[in-house]
Amino acid sequence: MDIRHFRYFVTIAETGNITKAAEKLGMEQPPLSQQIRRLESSLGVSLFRRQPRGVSLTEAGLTLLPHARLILDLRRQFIEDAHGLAQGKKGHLRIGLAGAVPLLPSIPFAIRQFSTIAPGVTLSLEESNTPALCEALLSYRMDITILRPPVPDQANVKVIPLLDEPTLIALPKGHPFTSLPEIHLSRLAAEPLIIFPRELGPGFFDAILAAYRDAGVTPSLGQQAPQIAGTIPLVAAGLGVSIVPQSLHQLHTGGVTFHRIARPAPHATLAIGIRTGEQPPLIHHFITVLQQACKTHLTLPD
Amino acid sequence: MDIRHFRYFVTIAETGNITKAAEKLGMEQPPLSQQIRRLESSLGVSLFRRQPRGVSLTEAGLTLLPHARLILDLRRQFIEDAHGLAQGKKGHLRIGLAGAVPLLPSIPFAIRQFSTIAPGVTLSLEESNTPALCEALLSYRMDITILRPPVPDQANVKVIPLLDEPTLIALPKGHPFTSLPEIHLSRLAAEPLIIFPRELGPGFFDAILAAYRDAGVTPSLGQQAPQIAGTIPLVAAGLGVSIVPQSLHQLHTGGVTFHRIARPAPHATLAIGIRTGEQPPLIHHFITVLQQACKTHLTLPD
DNA sequence: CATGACCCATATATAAAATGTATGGAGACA
DNA sequence: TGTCTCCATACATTTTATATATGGGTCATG
Repeated sequence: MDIRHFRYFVTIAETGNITKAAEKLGMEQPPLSQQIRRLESSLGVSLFRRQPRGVSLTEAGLTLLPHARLILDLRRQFIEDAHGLAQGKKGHLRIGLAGAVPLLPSIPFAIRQFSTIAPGVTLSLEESNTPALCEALLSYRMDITILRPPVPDQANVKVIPLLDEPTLIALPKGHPFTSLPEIHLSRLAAEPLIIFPRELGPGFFDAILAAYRDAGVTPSLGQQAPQIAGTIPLVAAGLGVSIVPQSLHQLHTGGVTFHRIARPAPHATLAIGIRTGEQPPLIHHFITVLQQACKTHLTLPD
Repeated sequence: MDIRHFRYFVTIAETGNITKAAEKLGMEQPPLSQQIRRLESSLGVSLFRRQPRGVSLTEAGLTLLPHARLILDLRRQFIEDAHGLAQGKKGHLRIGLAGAVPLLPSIPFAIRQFSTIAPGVTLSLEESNTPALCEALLSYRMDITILRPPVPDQANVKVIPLLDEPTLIALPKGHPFTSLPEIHLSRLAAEPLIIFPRELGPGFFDAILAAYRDAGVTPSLGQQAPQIAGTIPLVAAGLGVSIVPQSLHQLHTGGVTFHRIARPAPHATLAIGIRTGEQPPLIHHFITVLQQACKTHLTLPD
């Protein structure tokens, strides 16, 4: 009772003639007769009446025929689905985004574009911190991530640089520097720096501290924010200043002003993270769209 | 891409372990590995990730798994349906009934009983005349018939006697004999006999004429009725008398009275007609129910 | 009524494919 | 580091499907 038997059954039913069916199937008549006979005996029911001028369906055959057609159709669809999956036209992609990444316009743009190009692909998005993203990636709870390098497990996560985003200083409204469009970090030495826990994004964290160091000062660390975007309300509350990716200026939170940073300024580096040694077409496809979007749809400075 | 491959795929997915899946499938591990590998390459997509402690589904595998399960379920159902058909528990039966047969209580009783016993079987009923029934039977438009023997094509239609139904005389209301419970045919010699065309039921037709002959008279043939039950309105209209199967007394047509016939009296013989050399369980089953019903559920004389 | 055409069934031979056996290799765990 | 687990590979074997050759039965045709 194989797929083959279903095909034989349906073809014979359609031609009403074993000899012609065999020809249509690209085989000889005797094996086809034999297979159908075997099928009938295994089912315990006659599907065809052997008549002098051919064969005709029995009542049982007539009843079972649509069922057999259905199974053949489903099999065909299964194979087509598999090919679609193989080519990255169908499937599901679990995307992990590092903190504040959704605020960078290129990212939602790329995602919208991808779902237009590959309508058969469903996407799920999740925002988390870089180390958690890596872990989710390695335990196959995610398929692709946009994270802030470096990553803890260099060996198992392949990191593909995506873009370097400038950063801005966030000052509470009414701060003496509010009128300055560009500020040197050295002038912020006295201000408590609101920053996220280093574990949530060691790369960006270290980049900020390194810029301070290059500017010749050491920041005084103020209150810890629960995440990158979480620094803004704390700044607004007057608890200090913070350094954030440029895209956060979109958050029109009252009580905060954003200012360019004079060199040396940190960058918020974003990269694509995938499992090493694995790059299905679906993922490859998504990466291409992402890179293209970041190239053409550049974030303009304020 | 066989049914087998679907089963392999699903079993491995369920155990997460090729070795254990092979055991479950009653085969060795290497061929199973090989078959899955072959399946994957024919689909052009990886279904499993090979890991040190077993295998796990890829995204594509996860997507395709329910589809594979569905196909396996449908195949199982197909086989079960076939077995049901083989045992006469499922299917469809096209039943042909000779004229006025539905009026014989045993017949609807048997049909109701059968549909209770075999709920998986759908029935279709059609009323026609005996020669037409035989033709429909032989051209596979009917599966079983209840007809009035003899049949034209003795060779290809197997006739199984079912019952002999007594006949009644139908008189128009107000006829001089209305008060007699039993009438001898010789007394009807003068009355025009309303009868159906001989082609529609030669057996019953000849039985009626033979009874007249045995009674020593020759009937004068009156108007022809379009069918057996169709004689009644004509009798009611006063155009003559007629001889009908006993069951027709159920037709409480005003204007007609029914009377027993003194010997010699014709009988309305009914028989089951099926194709010779063919007796699927479904048909056999129905015949059994029919015979049982006719035996126990005898039509009582008026 | 005989002959040829058509179609399905059977028998045997051949080719293909799946399975079994034996073995190797890679990673996990102690 | 050694052992265990589990999958992959190589080769032998068996099963299975298919091809070839042939026979029987029915229908149409001369």
